[in-house]
Amino acid sequence: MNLPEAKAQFIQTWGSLGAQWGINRTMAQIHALLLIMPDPLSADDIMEQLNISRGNTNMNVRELINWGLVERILIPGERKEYFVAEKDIWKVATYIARERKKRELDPIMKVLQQLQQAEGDPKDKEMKAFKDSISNITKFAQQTDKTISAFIKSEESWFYSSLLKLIK
Amino acid sequence: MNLPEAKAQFIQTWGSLGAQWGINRTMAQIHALLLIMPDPLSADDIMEQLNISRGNTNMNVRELINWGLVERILIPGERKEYFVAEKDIWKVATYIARERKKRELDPIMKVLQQLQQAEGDPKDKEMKAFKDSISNITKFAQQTDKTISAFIKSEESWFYSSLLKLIK
DNA sequence: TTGAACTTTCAAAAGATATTGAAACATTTT
DNA sequence: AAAATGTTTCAATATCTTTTGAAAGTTCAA
Repeated sequence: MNLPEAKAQFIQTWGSLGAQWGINRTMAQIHALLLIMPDPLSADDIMEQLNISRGNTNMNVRELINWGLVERILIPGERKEYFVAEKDIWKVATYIARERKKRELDPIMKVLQQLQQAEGDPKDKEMKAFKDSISNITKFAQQTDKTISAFIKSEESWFYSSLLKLIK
Repeated sequence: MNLPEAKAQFIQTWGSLGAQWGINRTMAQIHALLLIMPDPLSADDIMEQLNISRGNTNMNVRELINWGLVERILIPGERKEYFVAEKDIWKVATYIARERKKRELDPIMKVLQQLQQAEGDPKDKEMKAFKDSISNITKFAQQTDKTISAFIKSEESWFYSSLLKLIK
């Protein structure tokens, strides 16, 4: 396998991985491309390499910037904007964790708080089962929240050893 | 909020959470419904409670069974099949982790192995950057793989581990 | 073996999501 | 201030995913 083939395969693999995670395929592909390129790319470079439209490129690059995964770079003497990706994969993982926690875990925890207030006959079997489920899920969510928060704050890879300890 | 309202909201929240994770909304909703119901439900019960078609119900219940999250129950003297969900949320999490690892992490690790073999001029800047990226991502993936494997193998209920922390 | 009860399949339809590309907008150079 | 260069927006379009429901398949009691 030569470099262009390998690049193409990496981009497409990263893309379908993203898709399975509710991240738009193109966004993941642009990220993959920027991850493996040593120098900043312009919007035109990205369009050309991935065969996608200008609008699509613009939209997804902006989203990558929102996530903190990509940075806008201005090269002195050039009109164009260039883009680079954060290359430290550890940081990449913490940024993604931060965004997903914000978008997913935090809202679900809010809902769980509300659901615990549900009123009804405490002798009712369904009611008991419901309260029980919600309370168990809430406890699990809180623990997950703590673990992810620790991960997000972590600057080093001590995380793995401490997570292993938590589980064991 | 009364019980039916709370149930409905839990089901819809769990459903959109699933959707964000590449799990079909209906599959997640059926799972939510079975999670909070103390007794087994039949396909007709599920159809009625979620207002979905028979085909949809069948397809997604089958998938939940594949994931190990739901079990088929036969009640003596009844022709119908009934379904129950695994209620221990820790087990649920490990089952989901197992499936996702199998479907996502394992394949990406295979690809990464291949990409490390990519041939090209080792003096080429792009080549160097590519090899570097792939090698970093591979290391990260291997660490993640170990962590998830430990999690999957852990039989311990979260309840005890959080209890331990309270005591310490 | 038949028919009733139940389950599964799958092609068509609906629904959700992503992409394009041309027009509007913004900025810099001449 | 006009032209050139570059960026953003968004309605229309294309694509991908899910759902439906009727028909086919299966199982089992009589």
